[in-house]
Amino acid sequence: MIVTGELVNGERLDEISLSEKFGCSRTPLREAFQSLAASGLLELIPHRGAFVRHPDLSDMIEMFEVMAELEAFCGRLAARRVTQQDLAELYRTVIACEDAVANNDSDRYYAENEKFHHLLYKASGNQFLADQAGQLHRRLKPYRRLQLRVRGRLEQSLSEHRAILEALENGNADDVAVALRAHVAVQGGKFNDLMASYKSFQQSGQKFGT
Amino acid sequence: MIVTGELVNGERLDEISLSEKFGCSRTPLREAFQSLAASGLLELIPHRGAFVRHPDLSDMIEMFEVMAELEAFCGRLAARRVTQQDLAELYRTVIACEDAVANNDSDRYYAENEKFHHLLYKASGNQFLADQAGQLHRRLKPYRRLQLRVRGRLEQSLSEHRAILEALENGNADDVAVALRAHVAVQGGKFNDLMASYKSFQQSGQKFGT
DNA sequence: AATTCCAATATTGTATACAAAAATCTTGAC
DNA sequence: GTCAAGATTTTTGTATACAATATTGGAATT
Repeated sequence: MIVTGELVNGERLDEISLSEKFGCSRTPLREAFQSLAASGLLELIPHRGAFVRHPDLSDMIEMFEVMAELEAFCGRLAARRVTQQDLAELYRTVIACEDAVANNDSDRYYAENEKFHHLLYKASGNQFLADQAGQLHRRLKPYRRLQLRVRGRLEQSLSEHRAILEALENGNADDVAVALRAHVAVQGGKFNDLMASYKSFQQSGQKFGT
Repeated sequence: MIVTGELVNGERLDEISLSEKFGCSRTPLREAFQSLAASGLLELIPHRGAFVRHPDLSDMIEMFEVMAELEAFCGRLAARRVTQQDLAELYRTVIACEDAVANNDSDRYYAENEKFHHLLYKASGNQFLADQAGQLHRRLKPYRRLQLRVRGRLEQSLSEHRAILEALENGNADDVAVALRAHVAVQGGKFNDLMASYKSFQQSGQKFGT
């Protein structure tokens, strides 16, 4: 089920008008609301309705803080548990990223970057952790997306991927964790990038998909 | 909304008989199913129904692995961000725990232990992290509960709390993290405790509350 | 006797109708 | 003119009826 729309923070979603818009009844809409509320995009207030809840800047910083730690932990576990096949697949995404950078194809880079991270989650050998990391990753998607548009970020990100992969191959858990934390964390100049992407996201219409 | 019942793994929940049991229609039941599925207690298969999904032993080990890391991270952040008031409240729970141990009151210990951990989550200064940690904590509740019944575990747990609090007071992030990881992680003898509590949980009827 | 196809049945998914709660508007008093 | 209380309207929450899909049982064929 998919909900698409231009939504501003705090807006109430009217069940009736939305059901007309989507050509369905209120029942499946309410189920979709619950699903979206569970992933934090909506807030359901009893007898009041469903309200759009954009994370504010401080929420986002908090989420990135946790994301960095989750990925670092994935990396630390993966350093011990990664298989040859995982390494090979990770290597392929790095190659593909190089290609994307060479062609300045940020969409393609984005897709391969996503693959890289999901492979890493899986390589942790902890399915629950991989699920949690994947969920949070998905939730931060729209913000990270815009960050990659920042000039020079593609190259930097790529070289960080290389470093992560190298540390993984060496089986050095601490190196992997440090590299991943730095790769994901919002710090230094990246804070301004995040803030810019946040504002741009706030202004523009946006799409939520489930 | 509350769901209580004796449920075995893999069982399909029949909407009609449950709606009769609770004296409501299928609509609110289905909403409850979604909520339970979101927190991982049920699995909803389209056109098939809602199935009880107990974590198996390996799921649980995975969850405890993540729990340990989340708490360690809470602790690391708290070492920097904890307030005097947080410290005072943490201290109070430790005193209360001492009292509970002295009276061999495992129920009371359990309650104060819970308070200790939630205070720690809050002390991280990261609300998102605190929520995530709290959710996972709640999900692991029934298993941890039985672990505390193991002879000598109360005293050990208490002394670990003391060490954690001391490291927090000293502001030593690494010490806090190490102590918490050890406190939460399933390792060594605790693995057997977990396995025993798991089996006992599997056998007995159990209650899920939301 | 086993297997496959089709029909019957049961169960989930959706629409609509009704009930309850909240929000709004009107009317009256100060 | 402003505020408050009550009535009206709007909107969420729930029940029920209907549609669509999956499962099960039986019959026919190989």
